[in-house]
Amino acid sequence: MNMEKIYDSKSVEKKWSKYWVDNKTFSAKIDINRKPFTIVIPPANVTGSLHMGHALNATLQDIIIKFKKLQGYNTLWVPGTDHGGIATQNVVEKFLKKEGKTKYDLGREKFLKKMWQWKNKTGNAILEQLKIIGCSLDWNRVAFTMDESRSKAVKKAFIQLFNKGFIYRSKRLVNWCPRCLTALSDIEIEYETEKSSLWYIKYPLRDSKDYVVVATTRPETILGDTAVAVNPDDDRYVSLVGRILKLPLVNREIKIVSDYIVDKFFGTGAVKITPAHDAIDNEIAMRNNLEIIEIIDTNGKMINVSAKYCGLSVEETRKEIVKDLEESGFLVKVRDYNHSVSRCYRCCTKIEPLMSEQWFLKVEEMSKKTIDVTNNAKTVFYPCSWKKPYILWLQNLRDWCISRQIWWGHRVPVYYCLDEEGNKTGCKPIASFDKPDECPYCKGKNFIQDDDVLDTWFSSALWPLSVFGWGEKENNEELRYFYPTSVLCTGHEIIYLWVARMVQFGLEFMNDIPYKDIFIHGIVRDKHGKKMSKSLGNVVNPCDIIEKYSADTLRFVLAQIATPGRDMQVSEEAFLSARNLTNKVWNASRFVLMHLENIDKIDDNINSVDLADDWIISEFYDTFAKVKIAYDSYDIAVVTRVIYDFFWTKYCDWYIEFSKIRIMSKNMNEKKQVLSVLVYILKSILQLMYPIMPFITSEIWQVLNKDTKIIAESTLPDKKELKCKTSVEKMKSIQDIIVRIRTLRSEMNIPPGIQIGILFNILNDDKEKIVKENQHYIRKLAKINSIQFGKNLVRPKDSALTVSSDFEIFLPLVGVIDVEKAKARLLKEITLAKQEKERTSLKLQDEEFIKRAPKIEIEKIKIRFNEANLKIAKINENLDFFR
RNA sequence: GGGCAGUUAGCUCAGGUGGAAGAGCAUUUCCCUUACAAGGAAGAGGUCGCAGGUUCAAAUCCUGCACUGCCCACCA
Repeated sequence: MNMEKIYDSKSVEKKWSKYWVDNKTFSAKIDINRKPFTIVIPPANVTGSLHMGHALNATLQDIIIKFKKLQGYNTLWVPGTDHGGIATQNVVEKFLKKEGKTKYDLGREKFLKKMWQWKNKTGNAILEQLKIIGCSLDWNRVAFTMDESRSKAVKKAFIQLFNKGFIYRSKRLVNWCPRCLTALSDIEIEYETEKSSLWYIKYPLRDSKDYVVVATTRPETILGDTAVAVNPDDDRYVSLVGRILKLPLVNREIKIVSDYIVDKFFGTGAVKITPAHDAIDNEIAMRNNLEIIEIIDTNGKMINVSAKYCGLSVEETRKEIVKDLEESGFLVKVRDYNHSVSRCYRCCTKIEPLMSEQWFLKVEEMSKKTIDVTNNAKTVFYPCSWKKPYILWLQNLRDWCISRQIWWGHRVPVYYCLDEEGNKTGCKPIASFDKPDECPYCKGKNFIQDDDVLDTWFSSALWPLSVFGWGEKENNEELRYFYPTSVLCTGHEIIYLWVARMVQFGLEFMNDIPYKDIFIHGIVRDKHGKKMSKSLGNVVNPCDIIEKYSADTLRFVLAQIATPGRDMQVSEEAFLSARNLTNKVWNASRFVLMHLENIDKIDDNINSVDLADDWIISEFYDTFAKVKIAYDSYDIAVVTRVIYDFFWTKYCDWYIEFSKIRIMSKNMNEKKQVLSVLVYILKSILQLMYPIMPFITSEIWQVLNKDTKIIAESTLPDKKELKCKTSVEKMKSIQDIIVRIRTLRSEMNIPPGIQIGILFNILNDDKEKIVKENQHYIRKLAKINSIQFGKNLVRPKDSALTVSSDFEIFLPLVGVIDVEKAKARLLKEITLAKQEKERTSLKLQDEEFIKRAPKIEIEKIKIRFNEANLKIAKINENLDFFR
């Protein structure tokens, strides 16, 4: 058999990732006899290359998919990428800038051509990287949010919503990025605390010498003020409501209005109202029928203001205004103030709220349905703590601004009828797949398409439908079979941007949820808990890890830390430890294979006759059960830990060691017997590990099963009926004895090379048989060359000893024994035993405890008390020898 | 302002339906024993953030508080 001494992850991983792709191992077809298990990948932006977040996200989905496949499901994991709207356009614009050009120099058509070139060149890098980490995606189904099929889905969805009246055009206050030159939705902005000032400004009354002082963080917007608002319950101002103010510097006459939204206790309790450039002011303006004056244009420059300020930037204007206010005596005071400013989530430029005509999507009805399916547990969050904020968000959701003033994206499929001079006729616009032939209203034949493109999240929201060809194929069997998908796996940063909207669209277009389970994982952080970012220089690149260690190592570490919903830290040490595991797996397998070499055939049907076999099989099924439960709640961290623990501490540290003894046996049946269990458990471990570490397990599996199926197409074992669970208890006794002797040897400084004899007093007759039957294990693992069993053996002179409630072991060491050491350890043991006796006897004297505690607990304490007592007596007896 | 997490060994984190504190890494001692020194054996190391409460019994449940992080908000 061909297992090199050192595992060569590089060549093995290369081989298998190619094999899976070439053989289409993970291609899925409709199979009505099998249950589907489907995941659609969160499509990565074409701008990106794989970072730790992607690696984690992909690894977790892959683990789930692979496990379900082993369980016999017809699994499908759909790959794909997202065109990434603004983010991607920004990247290409940056390249243009280096050439000294702007997109306007090229024009829309040429610019889009450039975008496509760029996408075609770099867009698939991330998919290739997913192949490297071993993802079992169906590569026949790679989808892109702007490919033909997905574009049809977007058009169909838009037209349907448009004709239903859910999509409408309106001029309102929107979040505007003056750098990207586009509107953004409410969740595409991020807040950042900024050190700024609060300016207190006098607004004089028109008809008296009095004035009102307002506090503001944006003095420059004074130019667009159309009112001052106060709280109707504010005694200071109640008499002023309705009075007229003269706006400083501008001299426009504005009213004092009242509105409950105004906080009496903030600033002066009077707030200046700039309806065109502030969301709250805009609301107040709506309620009070105020004039809206736009003073900032889409470039962030002043308009509709006096020549002095016209054309200045917002920052410049602020300086000028403050200076002018101060000079003319309107500025009362300035104080330092921290407040949060909104920034574009794509370029970090400060958002400028302004009035703009945009396309909006009504969300009320869809949100209501989405809340319902969440409350009815048709969709379930893992962890469930996301349910509450999710519902809260849906309840307060405002209509979604879906249009963007960029070029890269799905162009709004709305057409306007044109007259002969090329002007819009004013006929109702038409939503349509292609340019309409004829206007149904005026019979005109000239049309122009809307200039805007859709928010990139609009096409993302259709992803679970569009990947199956919704909108393209009629009578879609694939969609019927694979939809709804089984689970959505993503980070919490896009729950609102993406997850909620997919559910809304799924319910809208399919009348069914897109997935039942929503598995939210944490964010990968560095070892200090900081978010990874290029600017901090703390980015751990998954490709570097793969290069340095292996893909299996990377996967294992990510799996190990993936507690649902919690952020996690990665560090170099974690990779070392995972690398050690792969090494251990390799070597344990080599051990098994080595001994299989001269064996013609082993029985596939294991039948255990030995305690060690019973024990390891029992432990395996216990582990297997725990693994299945952990998968049910997507707790991959637990899955990983449980498997690791079983493999290392049970299989390697104990079972393989036990096996060695029987393998050495001359008896071929005995040899075959133990090998059959060794192989059976090893294969099962490989299967459990395969979803986490697919490469090394595939390689070993193939060596073990030359002529049979690859591990990816294997099936997990059914539960074996175990003879009894008592093997675990019995084994504990044997292990306890071995550990005790080892401890004694270690503390007495007896080198492992020296074989010793022991005297073994059995104190508990129930244990006699089991200990005697398994003494070969004790001999071998504790390096004992002779055991003398007895009931009342007397401790030989110069011997160390260890005592439990079941037995007493003497370790005679003539000439070698360090009497003081032996005595010291007895004193230590007796101290512990006395503490135990003290603790338990106090409990047993406690009347309330005896009265109220469950019987089983009282029994446990009694046993512990008796054991402690016995131990103390035995140690005392032996301590006498040292006196 | 509201909400949600977290606070356990030097570090990273498990555990937690209440009934004798766990792992990995680091550390100490011994061992290159024919799967593995990327290993094995044995040890040391914690009043489970603070203060109350419930209970026979609290790391675990409840209430406050502190600190850390995240999310949401109508922070003028």
